[in-house]
Amino acid sequence: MQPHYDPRSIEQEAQAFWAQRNSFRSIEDPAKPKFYCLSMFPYPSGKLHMGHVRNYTIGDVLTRCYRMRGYNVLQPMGWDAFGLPAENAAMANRVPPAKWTYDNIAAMKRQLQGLGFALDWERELATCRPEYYKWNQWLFTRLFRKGLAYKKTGIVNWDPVDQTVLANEQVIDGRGWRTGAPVEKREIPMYFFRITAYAEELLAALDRMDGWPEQVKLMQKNWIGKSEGVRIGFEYQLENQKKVLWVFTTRADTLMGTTFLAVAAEHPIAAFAAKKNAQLAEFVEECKRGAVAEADLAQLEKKGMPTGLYCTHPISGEKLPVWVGNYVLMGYGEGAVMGVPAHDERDYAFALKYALPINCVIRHPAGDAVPQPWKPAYAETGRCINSGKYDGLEYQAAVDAIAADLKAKGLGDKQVQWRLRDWGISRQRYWGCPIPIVHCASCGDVPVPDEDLPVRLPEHLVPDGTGNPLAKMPEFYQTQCPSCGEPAKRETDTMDTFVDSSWYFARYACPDNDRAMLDARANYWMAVDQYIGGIEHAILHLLYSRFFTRAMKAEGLLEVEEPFTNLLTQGMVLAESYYSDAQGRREWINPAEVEVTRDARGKILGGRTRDGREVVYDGIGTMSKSKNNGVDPQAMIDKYGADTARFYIIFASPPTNTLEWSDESVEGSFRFLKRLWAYCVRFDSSGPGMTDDLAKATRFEIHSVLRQANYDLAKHQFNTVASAAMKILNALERFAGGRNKVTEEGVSILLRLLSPITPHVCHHLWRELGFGEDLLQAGWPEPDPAALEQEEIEYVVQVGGKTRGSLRAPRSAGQPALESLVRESELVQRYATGKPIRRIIVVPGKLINVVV
RNA sequence: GCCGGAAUGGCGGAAUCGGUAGACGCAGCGGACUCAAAAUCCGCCGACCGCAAGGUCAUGAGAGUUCGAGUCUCUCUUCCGGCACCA
Repeated sequence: MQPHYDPRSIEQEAQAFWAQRNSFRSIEDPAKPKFYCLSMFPYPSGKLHMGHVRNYTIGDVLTRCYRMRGYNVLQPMGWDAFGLPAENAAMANRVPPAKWTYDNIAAMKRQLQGLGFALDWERELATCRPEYYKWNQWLFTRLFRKGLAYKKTGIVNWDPVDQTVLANEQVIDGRGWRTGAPVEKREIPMYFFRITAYAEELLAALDRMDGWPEQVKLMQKNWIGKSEGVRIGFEYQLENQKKVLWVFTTRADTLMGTTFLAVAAEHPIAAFAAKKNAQLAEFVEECKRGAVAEADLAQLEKKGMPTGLYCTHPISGEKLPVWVGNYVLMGYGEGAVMGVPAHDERDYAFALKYALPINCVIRHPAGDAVPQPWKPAYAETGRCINSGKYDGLEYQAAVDAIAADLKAKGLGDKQVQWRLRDWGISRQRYWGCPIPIVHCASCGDVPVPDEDLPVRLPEHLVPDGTGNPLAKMPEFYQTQCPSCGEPAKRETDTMDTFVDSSWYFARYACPDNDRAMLDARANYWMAVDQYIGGIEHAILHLLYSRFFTRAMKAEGLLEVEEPFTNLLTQGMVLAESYYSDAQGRREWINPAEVEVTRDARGKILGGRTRDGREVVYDGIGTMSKSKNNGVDPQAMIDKYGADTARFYIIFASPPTNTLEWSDESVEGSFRFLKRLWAYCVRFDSSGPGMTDDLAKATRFEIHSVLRQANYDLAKHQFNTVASAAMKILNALERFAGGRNKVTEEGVSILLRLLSPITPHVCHHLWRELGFGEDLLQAGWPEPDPAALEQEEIEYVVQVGGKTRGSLRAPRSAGQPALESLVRESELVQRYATGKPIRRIIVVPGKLINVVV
């Protein structure tokens, strides 16, 4: 046996062993219980980042545990290969996105292989390959024919200089990232998936998904946002015609407190009123400038302008002014709201600003008038006041009565409203899956027939930032109508990359099938038993995948309707970021280049670069290209090996926590593996024998730690499993007695327990010490109940709730025996002198509290 | 702004059902080995008071429930994630 731990050689050797045996190839086998373990596939950016290493190590730990427990495990890998970064790289380097992407895939695949993950590479897929995206297109045409995919207009960010649509990410402080021009909103035709058709189902199923974190289910529930309320009509006259302005509210009980109405800038009433009012037209235009991201809109200063139109209150008949308000969203409800300033915070701020009346109609403890400033209590429900016939009614009774009266007048009824909007999938970009539609002057939008799929994306183009190159390429868009044969124009928009990632998990079951999207193998492997990925995907990706799985089930492609039985959301990997301020432009400096200065408490003040420039500390955050704070895991792997990298990342923090990168602690992980190696080197040489008592104590300690480790493993707290391995090694070293029955059992437990985390070194030592041919076949270690038996138990003794010491008692001692033991004990004599004992609380096996 | 989460020594974290706060590591300090350094090994390591025995305080802040609170309840602060065209 080599005297020193040399990760490079043993890792290569172990990987060659697994490759030669095809250890990780998965074959459908109905006789064995299956376990489909999936980590979110990476975007091929070129290099693995720390988040990837974390994600795939967590998945690999689970995969290897289940494999050793006898499950038929599938752990595949692929590439989420379409997307914006490839186009950005193309512009920067004048390389086609395809070439850049394929090169990146090759580089990252080598990195993944070097980490020794138990992956079935025969099932590898890439979403940019026609064999894959053909089925995106095929399913799209199916959904299109069913009406689950349809066309309508949508609002996008428009860069007026580059004449191009921008992603939200490309809008910085309301300006285009390349041109700096103020961004405008623009309405264009787009395709949508009717995810709202599944809103009720997607919501209801959450209650049955026990394997998902409550946190994620709650986020999805709020995102879907079912609210039950009332749709209310306010009549108005327009060019001598009677019209109705509809609003939706969940607080119909406050209807009598309505003092104004507000509509979104995109509302038809706003457009109509703006025609005769230049000032209003200017305001409506102002609202339409700027970016589309909801976070930006929500933080705008509340502004409004009257339209000059008045509506009639459906109950009181009062005239109410109609305003345009920039805080009203066209995309939710009716694009119009009733303004009840006394009981809604935003309406209140608006009314205060524009001196609109505030009428209090709900009794609340804070008083019946609404003074400044706003208090959250004003928005609470309560008994109606100042509301005529509704006075005295509680919330539900008031809503019921008002809804009934409105219904009788034809001016409203109860309604369910969803926050969830249909999923717009059109992207005016090149590097994505072409939408399989042909626009024909006489036949309209015609889906491409199956025999003409896939619509291939040309792979040689280089975008220049001024719109989609496909739209400038007649060879691509000139075609014939599949229906009438006349010349027609092919759609040049591509699909949102979320479409690609909404079904890839099922395709891993049958990536080689060129005749069908999915086959029977998908029903064997689906659903994914354990899905692992970043918490940042908690809503969009996971919700879209749930929708797609239902849509695929409806097509008869799958038997399951939920794709992921258990979900583990890993925390983000964070790092510090620093910038130097040069003429108002921030230059981001990689933390590896910064010497940090700290205050006396160790808090970071700032730092300087190696060449002496002052840098500003910008706090801690996700590793990102834009802040240049990514730490390359390859440096750690090259220096210490894959096992150290894997051990560090598991040991540093529990999977669901954020992980703050620190390269200092990597050294400690490496030291542990060296210590393990050194112990095994001297393991075979004989030492002094063990007494029975020592053997018993050693076994008790090792099996207790193992029991705890298995418990932690079940709740996916892997960092303490790594600690457990360290504790076992500490115990073995402390009781160093050479190779005997007890230490042999200890080492066998240690290597098996540790092997999912550091598979290479464990594989090597397992064979070297003669435990067997292949550790993967060894089976999972379970604690021996006999080793855990104890005759005496140590009780913690508290007096008046304060810990004062401990007391040994036989395991069999009951409450009365323990009480008399503790009364006589020296501890109680000392701490309870003179005070009468009122009560003695005994927690069996643990603690005795003497209440005085 | 809205939705979700987090906060424990100098640092990462542990504490299973409300029952010894700080397991296991990192950093630091002291020592052994060495001509020396690295590596390795041994010891110490929350704060304050005390020669010591020991005591008091302490889990972001403030209140509450309890024999007993890091854990439960309420209020607040700070940080992180998402907000529909980043993936």
